[in-house]
Amino acid sequence: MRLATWNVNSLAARLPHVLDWLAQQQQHAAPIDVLALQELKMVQEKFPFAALHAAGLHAACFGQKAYNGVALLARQPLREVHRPTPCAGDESARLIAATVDAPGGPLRIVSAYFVNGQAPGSEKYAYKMRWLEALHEWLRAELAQHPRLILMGDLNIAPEDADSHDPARLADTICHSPQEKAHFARLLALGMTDAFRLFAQAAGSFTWWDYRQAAFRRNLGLRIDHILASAPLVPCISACTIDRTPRSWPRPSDHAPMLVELAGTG
DNA sequence: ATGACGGTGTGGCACCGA
Repeated sequence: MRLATWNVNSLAARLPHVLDWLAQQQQHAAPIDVLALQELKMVQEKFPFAALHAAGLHAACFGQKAYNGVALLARQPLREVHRPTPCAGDESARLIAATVDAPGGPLRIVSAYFVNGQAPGSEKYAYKMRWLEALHEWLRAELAQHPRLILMGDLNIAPEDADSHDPARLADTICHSPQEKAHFARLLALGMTDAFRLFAQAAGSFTWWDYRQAAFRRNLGLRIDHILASAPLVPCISACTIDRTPRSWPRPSDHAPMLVELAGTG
């Protein structure tokens, strides 16, 4: 079973890339069973259900005008779809959860778009801290109900030095600050595992590159998209990779998709 | 220090991302 996550930076702009990438995976590797999308930047009324259905995909969307927006695409039906907004007074579309059937039993999947936070000390950063706190409590409860859980998406945190192209210079900037890293660690302390770090990975493995300054060509990136798996699933994880190829296509998203493979009972 | 690129909105630019 193969799962993937991708911040598409507008699904209206990127639907051809999503369909092309899924077709390419199916042809040259194996089908993607579940794809989590972030930054749809569209309301549900504009979500391309028909095009996705024609590609053989079920879909569930939590849309919003202009910003945010998350979705789950799946070969099999999505059950128990929830659109949580755990941060009080904040209705932004950043989380969608659903259950899919898998060989070892039902799998709870969460597509997540964490708050960016702009810069430490800013009002948006304070909002990021509040939102992360609320997410932590929501995930604790979700795990209690769904022990076999994968949370994947754009978490906007580079948890370790190896996840940044310049960790020393950027140490106190957004995605790098100690408080953000502490929040990431608290998610792992709930019993989640960073699937990417289960395996040896090349230095300079990133999921996001700024559009400016030829950052992709120079590999000036960050690993801020993540796939976190609950403990019962960890023995099933057979691979976790980043596919940089769509980042090199014309008019790309600034993020690349990340994939995980579950083997055997997974 | 700033802005650079690319997306959205009801625009003539501003705001946002990370």
